Amino acid sequence: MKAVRRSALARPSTEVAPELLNKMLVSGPVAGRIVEVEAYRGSEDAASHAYRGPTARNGVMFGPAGHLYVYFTYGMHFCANIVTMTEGVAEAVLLRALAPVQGIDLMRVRRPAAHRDRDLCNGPAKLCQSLAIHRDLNGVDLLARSSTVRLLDDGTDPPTSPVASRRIGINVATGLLWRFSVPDDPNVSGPRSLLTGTPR
DNA sequence: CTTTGGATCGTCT
DNA sequence: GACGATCCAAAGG
Repeated sequence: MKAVRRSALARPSTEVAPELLNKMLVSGPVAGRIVEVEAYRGSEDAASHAYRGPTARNGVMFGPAGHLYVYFTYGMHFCANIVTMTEGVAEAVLLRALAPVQGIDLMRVRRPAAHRDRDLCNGPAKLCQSLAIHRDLNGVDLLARSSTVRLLDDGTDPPTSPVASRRIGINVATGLLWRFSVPDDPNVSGPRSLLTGTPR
């Protein structure tokens, strides 16, 4: 497993996002391969948490690349982002789905509602449950060897032609094709119909 | 397969 | 005081 260079992440999230596909996300004994992401940008993206400037919640997005931005939503769920760009510029890539690779038994214990393996990490809050990512991990450096959650490269290249589609779960700035996924991967979240074409 | 409504509370207006 | 970068079970095709 190679390390991911911070310089590779210190670029616009729309460029970094598709390159994160097929990278490994490791959390202690549990690991998965990234198969679906969404890019969010600060000032120019009305759907971004950072659109209206820094707050107590989104502070990590304004920090250096390679750190984990964890937020709490809907009164019960956590979602995780990888911060991109340089310090002071708030951009991030939301992790939407993983292919379970390691520690699947533990994932199943953490997510009793998952009936099939593909239900373990096929959503932003689901993967946080399976990997035990919660509030306390907000701000963790994914590139530090000492971190419990890490981003690694096992040598698998990103897909040559990633699927680009509309972002899910937002009510503004729809229409941008800033959701990227691995073609035909069964762990990608949401209905298949949202991947084909650009309906609405 | 798709659609619908309820759960539940931190965050920002 | 309103609303989520969501999930799940249930119900309908």
